[in-house]
Amino acid sequence: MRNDSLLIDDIDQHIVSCLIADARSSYREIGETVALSAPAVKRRVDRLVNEGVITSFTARVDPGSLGWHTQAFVSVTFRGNVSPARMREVLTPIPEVVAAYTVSGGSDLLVHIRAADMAHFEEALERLRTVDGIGKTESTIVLSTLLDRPTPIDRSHRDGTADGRVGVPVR
Amino acid sequence: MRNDSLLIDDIDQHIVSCLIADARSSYREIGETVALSAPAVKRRVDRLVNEGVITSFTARVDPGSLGWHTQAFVSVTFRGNVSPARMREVLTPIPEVVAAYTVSGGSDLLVHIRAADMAHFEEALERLRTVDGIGKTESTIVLSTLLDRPTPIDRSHRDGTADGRVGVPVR
DNA sequence: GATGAAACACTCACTGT
DNA sequence: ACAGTGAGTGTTTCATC
Repeated sequence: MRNDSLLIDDIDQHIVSCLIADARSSYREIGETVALSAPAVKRRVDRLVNEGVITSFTARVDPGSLGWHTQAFVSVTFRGNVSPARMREVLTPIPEVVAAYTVSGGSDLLVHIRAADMAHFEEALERLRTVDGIGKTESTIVLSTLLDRPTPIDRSHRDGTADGRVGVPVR
Repeated sequence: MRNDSLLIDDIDQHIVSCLIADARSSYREIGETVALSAPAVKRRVDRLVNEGVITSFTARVDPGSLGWHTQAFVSVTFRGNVSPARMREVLTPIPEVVAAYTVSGGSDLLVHIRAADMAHFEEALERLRTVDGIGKTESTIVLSTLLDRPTPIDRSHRDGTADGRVGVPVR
């Protein structure tokens, strides 16, 4: 565990899980479940946002409902040396790229692509393949999403300390 | 494009993008940007939630801030026939599994795993490998997340119709 | 961290188009 | 069917303790 850390207590974790479950719940409602007044909850939430623990509040949508019926993971191998920063720069303008990770192993990059249909995916893949520095690509088409959920927040079974605090790296 | 559909107009799309940008913004605020009264916005949001277009409102957290420093994608090959429903059932209780997709190609399943560190990942992988029906696994360790963003909602460059409506499949 | 008060937002029934 | 209005209630957000 890292020790260049601020401290997040049980109440903070509880507040965060409330907000993950429903980002629109009121401070008073959250306050009831964590036994705190609404202003106290607001101060903690503001602090969690400022510290970067909470990065945003967002609506999750069903991609299929909006017409995005196809997704794939594309393994990319670079031709020569490409910096991650540069790769992020060239991937950001491609709206079909919803996630990208540098990886270890057989390839250099794993790209998650969403598209309306196969034709749209093929078009997006072609745009990806013409990006400078990209060599081989290998696509894995997603047939169905079995599970898709937020990061769990409770690590107490692993490294929570006796007083319920966990280490948090300063950014 | 599917045609067993309800209709979502430009205003709905605009409302959805407002909520993706900030799930805690007020109906009045959204109403200002889409030129509608707060009750009208609420009615549309309620409808979008009931239709399943908006699946939830959630807080996004920085996994690193909560101590989850490791992630990997695991390609799984089944031993014999396993139903997707059964696979979902056995994966759901493993908290480290944050996403899982059935895929076409070399393997049957792609599993996204998050863990505190490598030791924790190894432990979660071991739990995954002992799941009945799972044969070979191949792990790809994530070095860094380059990009991670919601599905775009604007498909107008592809199949929006002249009146700005897009088809939406009934679930 | 709690309280109290003022400003603001939510939510309903109702009306109009 | 869908948008606006007004009123009552609940919520946010301060300053203060």
